[in-house]
Amino acid sequence: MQRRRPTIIDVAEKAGVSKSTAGRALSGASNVTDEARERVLEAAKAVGYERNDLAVGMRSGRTGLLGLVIPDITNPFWAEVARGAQDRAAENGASLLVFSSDWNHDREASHLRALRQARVDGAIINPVADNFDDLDRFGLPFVLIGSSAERFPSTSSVGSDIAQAVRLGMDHLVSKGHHAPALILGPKSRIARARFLRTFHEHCVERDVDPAALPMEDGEYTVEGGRTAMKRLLKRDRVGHFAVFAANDLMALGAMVAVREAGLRCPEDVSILGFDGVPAGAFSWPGLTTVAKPGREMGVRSLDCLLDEIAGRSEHGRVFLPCRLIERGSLADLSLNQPKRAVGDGR
Amino acid sequence: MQRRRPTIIDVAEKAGVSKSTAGRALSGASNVTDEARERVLEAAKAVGYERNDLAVGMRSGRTGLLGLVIPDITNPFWAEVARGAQDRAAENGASLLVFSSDWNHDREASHLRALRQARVDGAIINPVADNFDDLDRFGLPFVLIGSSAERFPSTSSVGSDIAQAVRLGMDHLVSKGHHAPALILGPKSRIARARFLRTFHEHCVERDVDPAALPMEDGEYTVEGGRTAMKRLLKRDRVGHFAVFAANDLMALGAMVAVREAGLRCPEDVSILGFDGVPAGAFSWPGLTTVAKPGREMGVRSLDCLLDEIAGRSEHGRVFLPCRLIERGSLADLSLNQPKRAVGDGR
DNA sequence: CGCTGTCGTGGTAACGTTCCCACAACATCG
DNA sequence: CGATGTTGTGGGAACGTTACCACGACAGCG
Repeated sequence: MQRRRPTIIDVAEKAGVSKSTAGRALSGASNVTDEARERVLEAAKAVGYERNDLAVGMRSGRTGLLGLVIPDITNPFWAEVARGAQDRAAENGASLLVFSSDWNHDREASHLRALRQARVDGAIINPVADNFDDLDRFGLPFVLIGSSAERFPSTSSVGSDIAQAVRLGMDHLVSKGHHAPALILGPKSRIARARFLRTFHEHCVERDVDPAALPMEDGEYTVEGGRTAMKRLLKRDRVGHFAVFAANDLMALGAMVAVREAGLRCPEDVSILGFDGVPAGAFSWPGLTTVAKPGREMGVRSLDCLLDEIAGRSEHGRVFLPCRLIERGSLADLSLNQPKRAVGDGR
Repeated sequence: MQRRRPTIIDVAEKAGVSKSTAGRALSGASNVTDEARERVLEAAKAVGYERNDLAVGMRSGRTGLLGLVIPDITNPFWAEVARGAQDRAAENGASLLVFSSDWNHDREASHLRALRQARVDGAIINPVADNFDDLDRFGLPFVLIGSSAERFPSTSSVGSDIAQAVRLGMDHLVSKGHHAPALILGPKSRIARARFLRTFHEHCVERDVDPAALPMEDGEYTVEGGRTAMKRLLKRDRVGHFAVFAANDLMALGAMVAVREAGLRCPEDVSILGFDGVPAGAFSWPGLTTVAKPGREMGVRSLDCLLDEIAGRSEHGRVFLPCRLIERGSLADLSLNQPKRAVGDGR
């Protein structure tokens, strides 16, 4: 059973050279005769040699191991990120250690410790903390990912371009005749919220709309949070067709439920625009029109950044990737039947 | 910058003992004076010592690294599995290397090689191949996960109990008055299909229903596959209310789309039962009633099995975990208004 | 021809840990 | 009191790889 696994010395013996030569041949160094190289490669194949990354790591300080610490691999967005990072890692001969922090400080700290002990070359992290303490202590190359990166301007990071995304969503709303949408936002504590609001305000001002006059509700970034926020919005006085821009797809889907529960229809009575691009949005009825974050691309880019960081060329700085609009059917097109302001119930 | 990280020798010097004693104290061995142990622990804390898992791995052959090879981390079911495995690994001081194979032989082979080179202690694998060749060559402890485990009866494995799941679904259908449901199945090549059909037949025979008389369609395990299968089903002659049991949630959601496209309503005209328990099923309209596989639990259990396998106590054998029914609203209750058809538009 | 430079090769040290053995100090027992 | 066992400690080897140095062979050059 479980025989001792062949080492470079076994290969060298079989090929009739020293282990130095065998090592050079296997690592593709130049100063080896073609003939010797061939003999070594042949011998390696014959004995089934596979390099021991542990030993390489000991000697060279490079393990080919990278860490990824995200809130929850079960969240579709983060799964996309993980997938992108993992694919890119594989292309570069690296392997990814994946951890879920559940937005929990202690878990995060323990994961970071595990990464250090495993001697990873670096890590991609969506940090839980608002402050820099834990990350400062990390002591290895790392790249931040996600909106929280905004809090650490001096660190290399990859995020989605929230400003561009909000602008994209607003332009789409306007093009469909929704000039004064209501907003469903996340908790005040989240950093992305501020950027979202800032761009929203800019956009309103450019179009001579008073943002303060528009209805706005907060909620948790969940279906239930969106549902209760929408319920509150529907209780307010309103006239005619109603458009809502939700800061998160799950909230948008929750809002859709609330609309249905109120005996209204989407998109005939209420238009809903989401933000994230979760797969579930494709299966709701109507399909959720949304601004999709490039999750996979973010994973890919963050891994590229990390490799640069490890290699010492950290010119990257902060990367913000553009989002794109996915049109499905949760927005009524008021521009067709009404050149004027949005009035009437859309039929 | 990036100072040399403190080793056990640094700790030993600081504590004024030999590295042997330091090592014993840190690993919790018994033959150390309390006083010496305390001095060592103090010194370790002072210099910020963190054990080098690489060196431990070199010396002891145990790395504390485990592999997980699944088709796609982006698939919600597999994400749940990964999460369960990852959490359990963390509880046991191990870290998880996660790989997606995309049902691709070459990718799988390359991932398994990466795992061997990283000297993982073992792996949890959902194998792509029908044959044992690649796994045979793996040469490390492993546990199979998912329905494909059925093909390798001699290997330790964790799967869902498909027979129990089908029975659960059928009982529920019958309780709602659907005595002769149509079936949407996956591709003939997939092993789970056979088990599904076998149990379905048994159930029919027990209830004096001729399974051969029931409509049945195949498709890919995707939304599109379910949609086209449903279209074909709807083209057939049928009378009254129509119930469908889909072998996969994505197909069920696709079927729902097809029903809507045909101008029919779910559940008023067509009842749909899914199988998997993907989150998206909660957001569709109507919500998808489904038989949910215990993804996270499967991840947890497979990791337990793997640890047993590594420790040499492989009494586990094959584990099949029960599924549970999630009732949402895609099934009409015909048992109430017995003789008539399902009516009412749900308002 | 002798000096210098290049090339291929082999030997050895080092990475950080744990395991094994040897040793000293002391207690126990005949 | 000497033989034996127990306990804590320290020294060294080993895990498998790569980096460094040294050596011999040979070509190029004055």
